[in-house]
Amino acid sequence: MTDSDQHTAKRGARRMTKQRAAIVGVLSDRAGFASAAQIYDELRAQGAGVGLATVYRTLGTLASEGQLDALQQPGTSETLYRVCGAEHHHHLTCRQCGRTVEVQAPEVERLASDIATTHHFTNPEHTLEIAGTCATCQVA
Amino acid sequence: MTDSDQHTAKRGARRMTKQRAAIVGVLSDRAGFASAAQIYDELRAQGAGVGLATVYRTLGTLASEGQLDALQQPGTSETLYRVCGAEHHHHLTCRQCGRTVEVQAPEVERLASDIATTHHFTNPEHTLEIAGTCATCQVA
DNA sequence: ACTCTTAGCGAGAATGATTCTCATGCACAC
DNA sequence: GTGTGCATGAGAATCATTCTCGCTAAGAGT
Repeated sequence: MTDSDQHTAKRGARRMTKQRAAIVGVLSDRAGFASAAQIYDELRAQGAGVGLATVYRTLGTLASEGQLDALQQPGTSETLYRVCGAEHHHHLTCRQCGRTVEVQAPEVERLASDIATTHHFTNPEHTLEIAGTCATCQVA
Repeated sequence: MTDSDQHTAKRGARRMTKQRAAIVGVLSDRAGFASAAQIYDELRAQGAGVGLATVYRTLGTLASEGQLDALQQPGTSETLYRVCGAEHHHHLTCRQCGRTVEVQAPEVERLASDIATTHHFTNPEHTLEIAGTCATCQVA
């Protein structure tokens, strides 16, 4: 389910609608994470008539396609989304202001894999989230 | 179970009610994780008249006291709880059957700390979740 | 360009988990 | 035994997210 033949319209092909473009646009503009509700509000503010259901639907689709990064801030009940390269990475988030930094940690990849193997688990996937207080918030 | 000396009642102390004991009991019995709803059902089945609100309240309290371990299985919307030593650890979970193994990974501790420091974040905390397919489920 | 098929949309209802309200109850100190 | 106040419980309230279903429009085929 990849790449090369995007034009060769196959059965379940994705259509590029203005709504989808608008959602991606909003996400691209704001560098940080945004919740479905925030995106929805933003779109309304822009005058784009996009339904909430569509926002959720699209966000879900894009996330499963790997074009978005979805994460749940612990303590919150809502899911946050952010545009990101499809590359695997982890997050370092500030507890106070929510600022997020994407970090690569090759060691973790290997480690997670080793742990899985040790316990006879195959096809491992992992998530690492780090929270702390960023430099700016330490001063304040 | 590990009941130490709770008799030293300090101010604002937690009271040991039969409800709380029942909830901890249910959690201790089942080795794995349980959702609030499952615990609630279990308690009803045992004839204990415990309210759902109480289950949530107690679970939340215990989790923040570090007596329980709370985690959200990705893909699910409910939070799962499990008794655990207050020691920091990570989870390796089977995607099929949900079986969970607690793992220690000292390297991750250091790594997470390093990453935080590099980005000038202080007081770091982290979570590592690994998912895979366990030996049993690979056969099936 | 015109048409046809169907993925995608929108509004609101539905769902599911968790939290809140508040009158009553019970654990614990004295 | 008695008093005080945290804990409880039933149900309502909230919140995020998903579903329903008739309608719209993207893109392939002609």
